[in-house]
Amino acid sequence: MRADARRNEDAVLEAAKIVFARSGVDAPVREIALQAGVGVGTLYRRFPNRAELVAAVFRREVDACAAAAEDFAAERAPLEALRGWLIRYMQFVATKQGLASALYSGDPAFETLPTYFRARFEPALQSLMNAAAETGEIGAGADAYDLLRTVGNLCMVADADSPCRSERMVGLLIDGLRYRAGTSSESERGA
Amino acid sequence: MRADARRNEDAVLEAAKIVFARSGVDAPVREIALQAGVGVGTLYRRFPNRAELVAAVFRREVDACAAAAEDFAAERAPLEALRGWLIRYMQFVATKQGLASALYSGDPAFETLPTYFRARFEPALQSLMNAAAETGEIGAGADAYDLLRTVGNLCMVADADSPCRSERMVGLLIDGLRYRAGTSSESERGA
Amino acid sequence: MRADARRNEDAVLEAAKIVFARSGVDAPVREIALQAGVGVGTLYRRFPNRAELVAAVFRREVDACAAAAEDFAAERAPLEALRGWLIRYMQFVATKQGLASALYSGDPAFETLPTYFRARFEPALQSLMNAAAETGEIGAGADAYDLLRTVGNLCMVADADSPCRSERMVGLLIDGLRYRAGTSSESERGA
Amino acid sequence: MRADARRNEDAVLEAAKIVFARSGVDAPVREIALQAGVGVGTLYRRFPNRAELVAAVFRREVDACAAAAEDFAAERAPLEALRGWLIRYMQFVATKQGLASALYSGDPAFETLPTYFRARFEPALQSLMNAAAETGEIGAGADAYDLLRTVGNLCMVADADSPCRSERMVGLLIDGLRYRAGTSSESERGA
DNA sequence: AATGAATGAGCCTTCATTCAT
DNA sequence: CATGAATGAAGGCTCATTCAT
Repeated sequence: MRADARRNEDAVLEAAKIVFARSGVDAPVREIALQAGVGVGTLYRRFPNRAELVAAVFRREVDACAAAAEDFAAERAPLEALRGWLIRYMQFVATKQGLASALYSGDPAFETLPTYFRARFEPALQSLMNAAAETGEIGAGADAYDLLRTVGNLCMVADADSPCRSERMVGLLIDGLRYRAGTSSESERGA
Repeated sequence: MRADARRNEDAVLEAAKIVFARSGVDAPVREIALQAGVGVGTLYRRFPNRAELVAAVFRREVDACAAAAEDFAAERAPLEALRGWLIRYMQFVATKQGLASALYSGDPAFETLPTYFRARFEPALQSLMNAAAETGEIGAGADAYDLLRTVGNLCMVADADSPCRSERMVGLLIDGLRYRAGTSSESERGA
Repeated sequence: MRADARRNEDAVLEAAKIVFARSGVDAPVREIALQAGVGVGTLYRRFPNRAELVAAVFRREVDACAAAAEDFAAERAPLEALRGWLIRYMQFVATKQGLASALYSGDPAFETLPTYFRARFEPALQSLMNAAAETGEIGAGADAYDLLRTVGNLCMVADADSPCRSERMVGLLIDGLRYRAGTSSESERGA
Repeated sequence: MRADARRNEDAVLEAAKIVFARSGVDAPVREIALQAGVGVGTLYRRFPNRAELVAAVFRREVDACAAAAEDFAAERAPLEALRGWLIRYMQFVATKQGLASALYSGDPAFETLPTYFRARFEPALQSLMNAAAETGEIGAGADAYDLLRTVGNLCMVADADSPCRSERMVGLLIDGLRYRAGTSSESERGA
């Protein structure tokens, strides 16, 4: 791929990220092309349909977020690294408003996204959790993917298809309340 | 209001609920009218713009969900009533995908919705929590509205404006993990 | 016709006149019904289509304007009566903006209107002109209908079909200019 | 601007002129696009709203009509050139039926039109009048703009705001009649 | 290869007209 | 008879997508 072509593709992805966040994933293609400083034809050349563009933006942001896990691990103590990254992850999820419905629309461009998501995020989070478990700060039993889904699904989509997950999420929250009934927590109250 | 008019209004609201859930709040008006078995004109007569319709559907579902709290309280033990209703509430929130952005779009039709939401849900949940706190099953300190927001915001909107809330939410989840480190929970594991 | 029916018909005609003046002859039927304080059904009962209503309003206003000629004749000197009524007539024509195109649309409801127009206005104006000609204030040769058309057509419609009439109208104006070249007019200058 | 774009713009303006004359300025956009042989999108691209299109057509016809003044001046004797152009001008005005109300609708697209109108027509007519005044065929005192308004306003709009103008217009007509009372005109009679 | 002009399908909305109440 | 609720055709407008330049 030629240098200018690569530059254009980058510009389009960056523009799409901004526009999707500003106007949603249904934003006019023109707006994205304008933001990227290219013609719509150029955009279509690289991303023949909206789903491909959406998927590409998604992957790019997944990469960025997953990469941040190592930074946190290097710069903070285990529990704080975990907490920090989860917040970073929530920010990632937060920008995905409206993507959830697209994701489950059955478009083939989105088919590989869940796998991609898991392949990147699960090891990143698991590694943070392992570090925290080794110091005894957290229990060892929890599953990284389950936590990703717990936080992520809460934000992205209500899993109408798996009510038992909802129950488990609520179970956790209620456990928090119950345990606080018998403990004087040193963590911040609220929620 | 004439009998047939009332019937049509009901049909439209029911249809809108279904269509919004199926195709999002941006679904074509025609689709809603078709689902309701009325002409588009009828729909426009009652709901001059989409926002009014969306708001009406929202209120209707809030009413239904809030009303369910009493049923749970009557039929279950306090903690189970609380758990049950929170799940019911999550289902309500679950269908609100895509509404969040609309809600904060500044449309005047949505202005009163947050107040309406709180006025209905807060007493309903508080009453369930009080009952559970009286039996000692949960701590007494937690705030009903905060819990509503915790669960609801997680699903409905990424609170860009209050990152501290996100942190508190994560704090709760991590507390859950931390406490489980020192306890042998009788509740279901996971999450 | 029952008294209330007559009252309704009057109300509709008066309302239509107001609304046509305010919003043009294409104004929504609803607006007229609202202004008249009746339901649209009532309006349709009396005037099955818009053209009939327009024609009825037209006739009513023709009647009112023609009747004014006698008042002017009774209250003013001949030339001033003529001048006064022509101005009144222009006001009548002035509210007919947009009617012209309707009038020549070929709708059967409008077919009799030109005849009606002439039958009412020509004698009225002729009588005023005769009175002024008898005092020698104006020449005797001019034709009342021609003058009606001159003023009226100028306002209402450009007679694409009779360019010679346009030429004659221009002829008059130019005559006015030419004659003023050789006369010192005591009338107001300008135009 | 690309060659095809310019060609399309021309086609649209020409089509709009025809359709406006045939069906009024409220004619369906589709009809204009069809007449022009372009898609509606093309039309909207150049003229984002109807007013802009109407204004553009208006300017185009003003230009054409003003340009005709020079032709008349070159090919005819002064008085005949004046007469000829006034008739041409009336034809211009004649096609403006229904534009008057639009013109005074307050739409910003029309704001500059009166100025444009005057800047083009006043010098054109003044020059014709000067030539005719120099040969003594017409008086020198009359104002070109006033004459434009007299002829134009008669056709285009009922000057509800300036009844004195109406009176002056009627004054001219009556003057014409009065003067004919004492003169044996060599011009065609009538009107 | 890049551009953006052209296209037209499709959605929103209004409103004339009908007809149940 | 009066009313105004319901209908749906029709027109405005946007924007995804194609393709000439």
